[in-house]
Amino acid sequence: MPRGREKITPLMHRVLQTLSASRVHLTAEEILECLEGVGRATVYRALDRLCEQGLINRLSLESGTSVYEYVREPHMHFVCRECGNLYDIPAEFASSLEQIMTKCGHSIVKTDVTAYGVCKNCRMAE
Amino acid sequence: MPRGREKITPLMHRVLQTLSASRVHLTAEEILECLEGVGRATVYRALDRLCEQGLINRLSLESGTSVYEYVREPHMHFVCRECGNLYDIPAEFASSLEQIMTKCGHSIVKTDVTAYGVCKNCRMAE
DNA sequence: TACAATAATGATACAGAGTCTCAAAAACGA
DNA sequence: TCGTTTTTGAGACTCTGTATCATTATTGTA
Repeated sequence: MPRGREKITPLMHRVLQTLSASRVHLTAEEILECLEGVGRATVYRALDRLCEQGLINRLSLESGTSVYEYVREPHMHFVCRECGNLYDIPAEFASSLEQIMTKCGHSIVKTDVTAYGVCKNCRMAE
Repeated sequence: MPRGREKITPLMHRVLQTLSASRVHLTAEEILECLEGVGRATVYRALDRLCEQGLINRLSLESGTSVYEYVREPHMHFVCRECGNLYDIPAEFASSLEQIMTKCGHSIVKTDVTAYGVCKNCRMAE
């Protein structure tokens, strides 16, 4: 379990801070904007390494872009197709999911549960 | 529920056939290759419309690319980070997932459960 | 401290996936 | 049949993300 032992460079630290301070999920470009004067490649590198180390999560959305989040408790995601908002939903069965996959013989590193639809607010507004 | 009522153009039909005939998940570019002489934009358009109509599924992977599959029974996915293979895993709790999301007030159109790790074959091979 | 080796960074060119535009072709309807 | 609408294909374009490489910072060691 390679987790948290690896080195964290100054820039990785800044990225981590940006993400942990943000209440929302950020794209790589948004993080790039937050960190003025920092090279694009450097940000992408930092994001990759932080993902590897399990400190942040990359979420690949339907839209084709990825968003990043600071890792807190395990949870699921809901993406509203109307307003584009991304909601965190408390995880209730992360463990049973893992059991099922393990039963199939695979060993899981990460699970990603995302639902798409119309959120409460958008339904109200219609 | 806008499902299956909409028109299917000749090209959408060919894309649908390609996908239903394939045992594996195909990228847009792979489908493009299967259908020689067909324009790139046309294939992407057909894939979008088939997704909207719920006849096929788009899966947005960690790698940044999307793959498409013909819609059969609900199931989950497992992606091996070693060999890149994508496995279908029988769904066991699609309904309870939907219940949880609904409890949050959102209405779900599609759910996407994908796990990443190392598959059985790759673990054996090590 | 000084010096060499290693790692991190930034600029920029590049690649791949997907989108946009628009004119030509096909299908449709009266 | 003739005009309208839809579908299609070509190609330019955009947007994310990657690769390269020279510069700068960090680290270890004598």
